[in-house]
This record gives sequence, structure tokens and C-alpha cells, in this order.
Amino acid sequence: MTGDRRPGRPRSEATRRAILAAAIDELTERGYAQLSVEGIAARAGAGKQTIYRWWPSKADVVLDAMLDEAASLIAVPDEGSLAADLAGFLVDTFRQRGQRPVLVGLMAEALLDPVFAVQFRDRFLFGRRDALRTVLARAADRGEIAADVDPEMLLDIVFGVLWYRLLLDHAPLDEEAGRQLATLVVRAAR
Amino acid sequence: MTGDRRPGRPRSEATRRAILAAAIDELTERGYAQLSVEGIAARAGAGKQTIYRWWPSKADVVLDAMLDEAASLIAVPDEGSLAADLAGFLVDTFRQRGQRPVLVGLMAEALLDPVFAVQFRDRFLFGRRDALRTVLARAADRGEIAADVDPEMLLDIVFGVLWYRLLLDHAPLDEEAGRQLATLVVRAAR
DNA sequence: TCAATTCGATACGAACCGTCTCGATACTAA
DNA sequence: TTAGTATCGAGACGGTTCGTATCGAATTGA
Repeated sequence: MTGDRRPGRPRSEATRRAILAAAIDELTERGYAQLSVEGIAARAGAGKQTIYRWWPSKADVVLDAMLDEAASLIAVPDEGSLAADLAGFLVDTFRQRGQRPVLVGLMAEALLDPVFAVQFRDRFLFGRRDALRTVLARAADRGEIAADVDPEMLLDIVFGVLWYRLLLDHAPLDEEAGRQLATLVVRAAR
Repeated sequence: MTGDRRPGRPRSEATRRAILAAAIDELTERGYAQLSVEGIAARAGAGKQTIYRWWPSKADVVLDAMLDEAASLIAVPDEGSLAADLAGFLVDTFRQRGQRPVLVGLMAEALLDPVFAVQFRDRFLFGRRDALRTVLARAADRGEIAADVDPEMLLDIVFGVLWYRLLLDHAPLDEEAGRQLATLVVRAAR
């Protein structure tokens, strides 16, 4: 790779991190609706153009920031049974506190901007989906999933409940809920 | 009631309908992200102030428009079995075509504006949720739902999958999907 | 030394926001 | 008929954010 051997001033890693941190801070303090590129630049001590040079939109900044700090902690449990794996996956997912404002903001942006929606799906949503798909495939090999059950529908049930509760905030998203959901999915799969 | 016996020029029903229709037309033609109060007013041949006098935000206009034309077609099937009732409810729901842009726009707005989120939940989401809760209550009376199963979690499974597929648009939301989901829920409930 | 590139900063036009004002219109009450 | 009241369409207004363009300074490789 000759990527970082080009002439000219190199990209500032310090500024990059300052922008990502400023985006998360602004988002959690004032909410996604109040988030602006100008606000991020001001808090980061950077120019607007520096942001637009590297990210197509503020949503991409937030997505990068989240992926950076989450470091893709997609654990793929393998406890030997679908019930244990599912419960582990859900409890592990629900344990991540304080991410709701970020996730809700990213989803809102994805609903409004089809271009960003692709980024959001490919770089975040489908990653976690693939992890759970692996879990289901192992369960199918063990005969825990009936032949007439579409694994994709099971995936949609798990992530559907997860996102529905996250977005509406009408019911808890805790370990108890995780165990409940895991039990029902195991039963549905037969 | 003396409500429509006040002094002064009465509210124009024609203008009200023109605004609601203009909102839906603008939304479906250009998308929710491009929807503006100025655009609605221009297309409706109305003044901006006329919109702001009756609705707090553009999202409330869209919500009113949708509730107006949908006329709250919340059917509560009663076929004698949970399987049949669920399949009926889902197939009936999925049959409503062309509503995706409207629903996605309303959800996006609800995620960004907590005040509107309350309107959205109370005037739309909870209405359909109540209908399905009635279906589940009857099934419970018939002994089709195990005692250890929380009906609220079953509701979240149904609406979770519905909204997850609607928002992400990664899998079909057709009658086949409805039957599949109904089968799984019946199994989960035992 | 020189060309290339990024940096922070700021100016710019465009769009839309929500408020306000205007004269015209349509209704009630006296 | 007249006075009072509320709505109507239209548009001006200041404010905010957008995304682009431009500036001189800073930092690199050749």
C-alpha cells in the first residue's frame, strides 16, 4: 500500500477523533434532531469543510463514531443449545446502555435518506444479523429448528422486537425481556 | 354543542381537505425528507398561517391525512381460532399498499420529535395494538395461550416484525409472510 | 525549493423554519 | 343594517442550517 505516502499534508488523526467525539457528545447532549454539522465542527474545533471532505453527511459521522467505539463487539455465542445461545445474544445486546439516542438517530436518518440507509444496513445492521444467523444455522444442524420454519423470519422476530421496543420505548429492553423472547423463539422454531 | 355557533368566519372544510390531500401528494411524490410546510401550502393553494393555525407541525398534518382516509379500518377478526384470527389480521394489514412512504415518514418524525411521538403512538399505533390485544385475549380464554406467556411480548413480536420489515424493506410484507408469522406466533404461544 | 494536500476560518446563496401583518371574506349578534 | 370577530390567501421578516467556495497557514514528498 502506498496510501499514506502521497505528497501533501496528511490527514490529521487527532482532528478525525475530535470530530467523532464531538458528534457523539452533541448527539447525546442535545439529541439527534438538534445535531448539525456546524455544531459538530464548532465543538471539535474544526472547520466545516474538514467534515465535508471526509464524510458525506452528519449521519455518516455518527455511524463512524459508533462503529469506532463499539469496535464491532458482535459476539457469536456457542453454548450448545438454541435457548442458551439466544438468551446470551439478547442479554449481551441489551446490556449496551446509553446507545439508544445514537441508534434511534441513525434509524431516523436511514428512514429519510435512502443513500445513508444502505450504509446503515451494510455496515451495522447486517453485521449483527449475520452473527445471529450463524447461531440459528448451528441450531438447525442440531435439529432444533423445524424444516418448515424460515430462519429469516426468526431473525426478523428477534431484531423486530428489539428495534420495536427500542424505537417506541413502551416496554423494557432488559435481561428479563431477553429471556422471555428467547423462550418464545425457541418454542416457535419447535 | 355550540361549537360551530361561534362568531367570525368559520373554518373552511374545503381548505382543510385541500391541505391534507396536498400533504399526501407531496409526500408520495417527493418523499418525506423533501416535505415542507411551504410546499404543502403552495400545492393546496393555502397560506402557511392557515396550516400553522390548525396543526402544530407538518407531521401532524400527515397523520391527520392518513387517519382521515384510512378511516381507522381496524378490523378485529373473530374466526374462532388464534391461527385464523392472526392470519386474517396480518393479511388484512399487509393488503394496504402504498402506505409505506407515509408510515416511514411518520415514524422518522416520531423518532426526532418526542412531542409528535406521543400523538403517533396514541392516535395510530396503540389503536392497532388494542385490536390485536383483543384477539389475543379471546385466544387466552380459549386456552390457546400458555399461562407463562406474556401477551404483550406476543404483540411486540407481531408488530415488531411488521415494522422491522416495513422500515428496512429487506424482505417482503405479503400474505405469505403473514401466514408464516401467524404460524410461528401460534406455536410460540403454545 | 516547490508542488500537493489538509488545516481552521469564514463568506456566500439557497431553502425552510415559525412569526407576524395585511386587506378581504364570511359568519354571529344586536 | 351595522358592528364585532375569526378565518382566509399572500407574503415579508429574521433566524438557522445547508452545502460550496475561497483564503492563508501548515505539513508533507520530491
